[in-house]
Amino acid sequence: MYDAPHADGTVGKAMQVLDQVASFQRPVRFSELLANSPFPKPTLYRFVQTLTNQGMLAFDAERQTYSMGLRLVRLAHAAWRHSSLASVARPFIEALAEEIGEAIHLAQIDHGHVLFVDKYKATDKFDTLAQAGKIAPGYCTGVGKVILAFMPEAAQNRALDEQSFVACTPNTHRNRKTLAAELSTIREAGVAYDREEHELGIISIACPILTGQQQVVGALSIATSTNRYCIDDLNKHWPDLHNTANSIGAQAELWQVPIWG
Amino acid sequence: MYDAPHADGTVGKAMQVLDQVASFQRPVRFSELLANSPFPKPTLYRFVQTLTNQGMLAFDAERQTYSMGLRLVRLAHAAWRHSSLASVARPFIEALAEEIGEAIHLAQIDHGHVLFVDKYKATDKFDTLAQAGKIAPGYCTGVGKVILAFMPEAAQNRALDEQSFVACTPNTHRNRKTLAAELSTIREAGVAYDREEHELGIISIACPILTGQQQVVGALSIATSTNRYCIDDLNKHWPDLHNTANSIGAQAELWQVPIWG
DNA sequence: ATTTTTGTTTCAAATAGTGAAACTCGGTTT
DNA sequence: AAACCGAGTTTCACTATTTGAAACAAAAAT
Repeated sequence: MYDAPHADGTVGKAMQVLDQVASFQRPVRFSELLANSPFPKPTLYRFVQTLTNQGMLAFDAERQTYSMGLRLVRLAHAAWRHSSLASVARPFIEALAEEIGEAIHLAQIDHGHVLFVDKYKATDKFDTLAQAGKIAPGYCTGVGKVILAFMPEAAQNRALDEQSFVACTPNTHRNRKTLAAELSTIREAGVAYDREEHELGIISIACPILTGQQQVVGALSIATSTNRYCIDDLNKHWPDLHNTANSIGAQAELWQVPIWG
Repeated sequence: MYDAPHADGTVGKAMQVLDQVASFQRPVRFSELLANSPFPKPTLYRFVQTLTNQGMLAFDAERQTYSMGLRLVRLAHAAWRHSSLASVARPFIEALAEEIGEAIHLAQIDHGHVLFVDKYKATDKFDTLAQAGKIAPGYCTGVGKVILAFMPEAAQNRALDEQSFVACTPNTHRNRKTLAAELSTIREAGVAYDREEHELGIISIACPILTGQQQVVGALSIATSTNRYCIDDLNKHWPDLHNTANSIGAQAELWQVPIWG
């Protein structure tokens, strides 16, 4: 259920607990954690204590619940600035958004997860943080699909193996076969579309961000609502999107490239 | 230098290493870490390895440097949504910003650190994440001073003991005495001002966010540029700011209150 | 070619983590 | 009131993990 690669030591286990708390998406009681935990009661107990001491978790004494601690926000601030594409990509995205006037998403890969790292929304004034750090389902978003499509085959297979197909909308891929078929189309075309596969009324067009050696480091997409535009309209922006993605890729290469996170 | 409360076990030490890497504010070599580390070489080495495996750090093979890992962004996303004031405060801030048209900052306390958790900037469209998670100096920002002023005395003393006074501008407090004096004024008045103490040309007015039992959970400020306004102009917004802070405090109480981190 | 610096591995000793069981504390049932 | 229950916490002998001096390998500097 939770990432359990090949647990390295005590620290690895503690991080597993962090992930587990995060996965609840809400404050959670000790017993709830225990119920889905591979660890015996006292062990889990001590982890949770330690993590709380450390500010990685926060304990609400009133309700006896744990949630993610603010120390993570402090640490992530640095992460976001120094090891995400966001900082290099920002000026490019800004320019693109200015020209197009639609929401732009920037996503990146982290240990097989597709991660939103930035979002520029022309209308909304402070949506950014709400979205950054969010995990994008790989199989039903523009950025997710395009990243999967351009992954090295081995990694792609691993990612697909772990994928469970939840039908977000009637258009969502429901099994590996149809998804795999689309992925190879995407790889050839160099573009992915989200045709209301994640959320009804929302469509997007996505391009990979590639290094010189054609490694995917992330993806860029333009998203819009079906009320305003259709896929063909988005297609008109493809050249701009593609150029921006290329520029970001080139720039990323010059700087630092934590490629395979 | 780095938080070393009463190191709990291996996990505590690992977190200390994370902090250390974060403190560099840039990708850092192993040897640089070693130079300022309390740990012997092989120990530090294994921590760094483990953390990298876990995605808490990212290793750039090219340059042989470590930086913060993206897994932190993923985890912080949850932290931000579920245990920061930001989510409850957002609608209030939005309303306030709409009315005033200046930048609004929201800060919170985490283990003695003053932490920006949200920022609404009327002009800029996506500055948010760049700021969230940033540490605000306690002694030279509006939010920092007001939080310090309203802390329980013991905690305040502890915080002041650890404070080193770097002069950001000619107006910055340069020692504990003058700061302490201002803090008690602030406590009585219920407002703090930043008179270009952090950055020349930037002033702000800040209010504490209090629970029913008068515990500080955070602070709210309106910041502006001296080109546009002076302190007296900001003062006209005090009632609005104060009301908003109160509403947020009340709302926070109803929800969850991770008061003392 | 030699020295120095930086990064990695080894291995026995020491420490810290483990978990079955036992205990405490509210609240609920008999 | 006494017995029961479930969630949370502590104990303690057992064991697995961590530790760091020292040795080693690789890369950079001399």
